[in-house]
Amino acid sequence: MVDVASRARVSLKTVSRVVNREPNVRPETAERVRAAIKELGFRRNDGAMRLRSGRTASIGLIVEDLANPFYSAVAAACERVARRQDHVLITASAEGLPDREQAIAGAFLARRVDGLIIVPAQSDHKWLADEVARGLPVVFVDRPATGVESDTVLADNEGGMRSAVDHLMALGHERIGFLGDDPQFWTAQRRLAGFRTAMARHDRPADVVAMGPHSADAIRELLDDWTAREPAVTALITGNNRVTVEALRALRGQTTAPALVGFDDFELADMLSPAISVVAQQPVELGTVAADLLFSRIHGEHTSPRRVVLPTELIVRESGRWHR
Amino acid sequence: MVDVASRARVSLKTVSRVVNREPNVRPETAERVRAAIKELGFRRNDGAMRLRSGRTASIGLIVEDLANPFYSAVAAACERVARRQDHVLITASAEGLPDREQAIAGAFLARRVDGLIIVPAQSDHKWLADEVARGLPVVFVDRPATGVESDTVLADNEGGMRSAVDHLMALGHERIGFLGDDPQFWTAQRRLAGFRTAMARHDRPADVVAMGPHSADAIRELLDDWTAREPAVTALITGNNRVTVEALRALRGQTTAPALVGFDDFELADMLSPAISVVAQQPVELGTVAADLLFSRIHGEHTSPRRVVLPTELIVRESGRWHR
DNA sequence: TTGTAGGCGTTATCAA
DNA sequence: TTGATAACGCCTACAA
Repeated sequence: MVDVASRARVSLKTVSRVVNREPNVRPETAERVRAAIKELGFRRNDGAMRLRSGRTASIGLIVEDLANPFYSAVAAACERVARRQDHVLITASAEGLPDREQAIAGAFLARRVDGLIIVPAQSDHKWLADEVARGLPVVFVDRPATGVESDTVLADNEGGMRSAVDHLMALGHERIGFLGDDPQFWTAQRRLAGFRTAMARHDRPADVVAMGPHSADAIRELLDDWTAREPAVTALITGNNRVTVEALRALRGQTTAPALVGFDDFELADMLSPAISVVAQQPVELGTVAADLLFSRIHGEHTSPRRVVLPTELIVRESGRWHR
Repeated sequence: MVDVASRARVSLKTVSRVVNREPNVRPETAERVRAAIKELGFRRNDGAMRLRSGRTASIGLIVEDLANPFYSAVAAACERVARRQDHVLITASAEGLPDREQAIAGAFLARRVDGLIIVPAQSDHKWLADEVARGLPVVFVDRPATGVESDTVLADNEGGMRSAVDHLMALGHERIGFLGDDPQFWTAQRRLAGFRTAMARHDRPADVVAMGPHSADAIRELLDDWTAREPAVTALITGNNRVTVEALRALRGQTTAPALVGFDDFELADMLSPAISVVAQQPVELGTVAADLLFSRIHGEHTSPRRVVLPTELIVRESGRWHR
């Protein structure tokens, strides 16, 4: 900027005025400055500007894996909101490792991001408590964090499970098996709980349950067992995407197979035979709501921490009535 | 940092020394400083540090749509490399809009990112030429940009097409139709060219071609026509993911359907009936190579611009031999 | 309308 | 071993 100033034979401040479109600059002076800017290819250094103002116009997002469709939808939604707020989004994958998550958060905080959106790894987050107490806006997505109180945006896992169970019951399935993911995941726990509650509402025992991780082979064995029981399991609910796909692989080419409802929608679910009915989460809404919430905090709103639960949507395709 | 300094009763510089693990600090002094840091919850302001050093330890990535599995795989790969290089990744979706791409690039440059990875929208990129000439490291991915000379990482579209054609020919298909995407996309053009070349190598005319955008209905009509010709089209190559899925929808429930090879792999392609054979691109490699290239530039390597072409991989499943 | 001085939080330089 | 001072590039406050 000094270079521009000397080239245009004006002071630093005048250049600053022109760059920021401030009033009180004579047109011909402004023109001279603009010419100098162009000739020198000058571009204001946002970092320096922000050093003064204290705000960086950036927010950080930490997910498990950016390449996962669910998280990338969340990320894209966050970025969209950030862009509309003239902020920039910094992202990283923690890969489920608490240490890495903390390291990434540290790096983001050192850069003075204006806020953080986190899909928290399974672990205590008290290391964030100080920052939150000092006023750092943080929003947790998809699962809550322990050790800190802060805004949290979740999907309605219980409600989703209920819709799945209700759907299968309505189709006449009396005994439903639940294939959940590793209970170390908060969502896996909630969905299992949701399954149990929903079954209880139908006065049915939730006694056919297996929590992951699962391989296709293991699932096949399980299903052989479950479908041979008396009364037989005629329908299956899978606790997430990964499990659904594994189950699909297990079922492939089998002569007998239960009806199926999967938790979490996935691309081409409608193109499989049978088309898979699912409880759809809304990753875009999750990301959008989380980012909106974050920005409301960034803009100074400080009511007590909120917990937003977004509805899921049962998408009925064919696999609910499928049973051979 | 001043606060820490006064609390530890040392000078600013001494705190800086401790923070940066510089030598020549008496252990007990360092200890006092560390205590003060802890008590005050001090954390170095990277922005200020970077203002001095001039480098921001950040790179920018601009893709069409972060939520698209292909780009999110690229993004995740870039982030991984960036993290290993102690850099941070800033991302945004340009949504195919040249204006937006330019605006985003501008914002990133104002933040003084150390380099840029861009999936260029269809348009001239001469607006980047000055920055590149001034030494800004830029890598284009997936498609080249016109108007600037800079490193570019591409998939082998022609080679991929050839493998698809060869495969179908080997299975006895004599007449192959090509369903490409909108030729405004560079990749759509290259793949069409690849198709033509490959067909020519088999002394077959590449005379059954339709470029998109396509709806499922339109595809159905096309196929009715193509399969009714003499000799009939018995196999179909789709030019990308989107087209493949649209074609699949079009084919759904039809009594007659051609064999199919799709360009670009997609999740669950192996779970469809028939399992879809594809020419797989390698988004993770694309991202990794691009980021590696970028960092080699950031680290000062300046040979002339490189063009890296990554191989594709034909994944044979069932749909090549499928034909009814 | 234009310019000067001071400071944002850090590090480099050089002196003590 | 420690510290004072001047940058880095910008903006705010105030003065001319």
